[in-house]
Amino acid sequence: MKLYNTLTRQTDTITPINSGKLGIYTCGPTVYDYAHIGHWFTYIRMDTLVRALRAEGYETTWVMNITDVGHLVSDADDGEDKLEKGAKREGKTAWEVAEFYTKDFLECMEQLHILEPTKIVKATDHIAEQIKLIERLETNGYTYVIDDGVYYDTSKFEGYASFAALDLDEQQAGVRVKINNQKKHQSDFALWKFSPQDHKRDMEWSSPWGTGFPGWHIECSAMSMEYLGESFDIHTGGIDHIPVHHTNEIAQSEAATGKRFANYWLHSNHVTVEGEKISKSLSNGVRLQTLVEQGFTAQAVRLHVLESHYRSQSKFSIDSLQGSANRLKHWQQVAQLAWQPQIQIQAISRDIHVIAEEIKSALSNDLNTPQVLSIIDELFSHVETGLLTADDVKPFKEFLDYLQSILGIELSEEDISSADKELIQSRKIARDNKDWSKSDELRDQLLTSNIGVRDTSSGPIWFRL
RNA sequence: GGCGCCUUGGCGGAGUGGUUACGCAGCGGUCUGCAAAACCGCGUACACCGGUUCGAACCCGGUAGGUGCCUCCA
Repeated sequence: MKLYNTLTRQTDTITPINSGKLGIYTCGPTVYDYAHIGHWFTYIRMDTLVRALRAEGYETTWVMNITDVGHLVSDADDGEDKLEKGAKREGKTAWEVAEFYTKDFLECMEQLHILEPTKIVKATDHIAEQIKLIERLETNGYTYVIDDGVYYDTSKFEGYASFAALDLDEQQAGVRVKINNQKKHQSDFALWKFSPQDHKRDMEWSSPWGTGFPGWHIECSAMSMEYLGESFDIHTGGIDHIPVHHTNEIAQSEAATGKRFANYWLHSNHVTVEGEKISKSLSNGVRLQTLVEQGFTAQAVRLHVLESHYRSQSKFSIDSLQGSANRLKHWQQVAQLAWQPQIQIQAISRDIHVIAEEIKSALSNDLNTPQVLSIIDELFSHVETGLLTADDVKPFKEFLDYLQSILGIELSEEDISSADKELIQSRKIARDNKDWSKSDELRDQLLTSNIGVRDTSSGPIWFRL
C-alpha cells in the first residue's frame, strides 16, 4: 500500500510498526451542528482507506474521536467554545447539544456504510488522560500559565512549523486578527482553559491549574496515544488540519514522549459545492438528509465521493450527483443478472480474479478510487455483452460481495418473488402468442412491484426500477 | 505580503514520455409488436508560448487564468 504522506511530502510505502497490524486515528467531528457534505467526503474517504488496508490483509485498529468540548470558535484561543455557543443557540445544555449531534452523526455514518470504527472516543470521557498529558508537558518544560489558561510554548519545540511548511514570521506580518497579547508567540496554543469568572460553563472540570476545560488539540493527542500507543501508524483528517491542529498535535505529543507521534499522515482535500467553498456565510453545507429528501440514496452519495481522488479538490453538485445515481442504477441492473443466468455466449468468471487484482492494485496506489470505478465499469460491460452463464453466477456473486466489502456499495440484491417470475413467464407466453394486450397488461402489473422487463433474443430479463 | 496548488472533450474525472481510461449527458445505430432497457458506434480533449527528446497532455522554463492556506472550516 502506497499513500501520499503529508509528513514526508511524498508517496510512501506503508510499513507498520507492528508487523501485519496498523493503528489509524481519524480526527472526527465537533458535534455542535449537523455534518455537511464536506464532512462526508472526508469520512467516506477515510473509511475507504480502512477498507483497503483490511483488504490488503492488515489487522487494523481504527480510532475516531468525537470533539464534544473545547473546540473554540477561534483558534487564536479567544472566542467561545462551539459547544457552549451551540447550547445558547438551541436553548439546551452543551451536553444535550453534544448528544444530539453525535447521534445524528453516527446515524449518517451507518447510512453511508461507513464502517464502525474500532473505537469512537469522546473528549469529555478522557479529561483525566488529557490532564496527565499536560502534566507531562509541564514537567518537560513546554508550558506556561497566563490569565486565561495553560499554554504550550511552540518556540520550545524544534521544527514546530516544518510539518505544515509554514514561515511563521512571514505569516505573522500578513495576519490581521487581534491576538491574545499575553501569549508569548502567536502560534502558542491553549492546553487548558480556565472557566470564565462571569458565568458558569455547562462543561468544566477541576485540574491542577484551576477549574476549566481542555484545549481542542490536546484531546486528539491524549486519546490517540491512549488507544494506539505513543507511536502509531496512520493519522488522518481534513486538509485544513495541517497548519494548526495537526501541527499542534505533533508538537504536544512528541514533546511529551520524545518519540515520533504518527508515521503517516493522510489528508482529505476539501470539496466545493456548486463551485464555491463550503462556508457558514454561504450556508451551502448540504446535509445528507437534504439529499435523501431530494430522492438521492446514501449509496449514490457514496459512489459520487469515490468518483474523485481524495487529494484533489473535488466538486460537488446536484447534477454530478445525479450522474452518479444513474451510474449506480446501471450497476444495480447488472448485479441483478446474477439471478437470471442465460444461455452461454462467453464466460466471464475467469476474468473476475484478474479484475479483483486490478482493483486491489489501483487502491494500493494511493487510493485511486476513480480508477477502481472504471475497472468495474469494464467488467460490467462484459457481463452485459455476454450475459452470465450458470457457471458464472457463483463467482459473480462473490465479486459483488467483494465490491461491497471494498467500496461499501451494496449491489447484491435479492431475487424477485416466484409470483413475479410467473408473471414474467405468462407474459412471455402471451408475447409468443402475439397477445399484445395481455402482454402489456402483465407488464403493467409487474411495474406495480417496481419491476421492469426487457425482451432480449435469449428471453426476458427483469430489472428493478 | 508569505507559502502552496491547479488548468484534460458539454459536465465530472483518472492517467502521466510512445496502444485516444472511464462515467454522466448528447447524437447515430442494432434489437423490438409497442415501450423500456441493454448493447454497439460517434465526438478524436489535455490553457498558451518556447525548450529537451526519435517522440510530450505527461519533463524543463516562461506567460495567462484560476484557486487554497496564513480567519472559522472536513
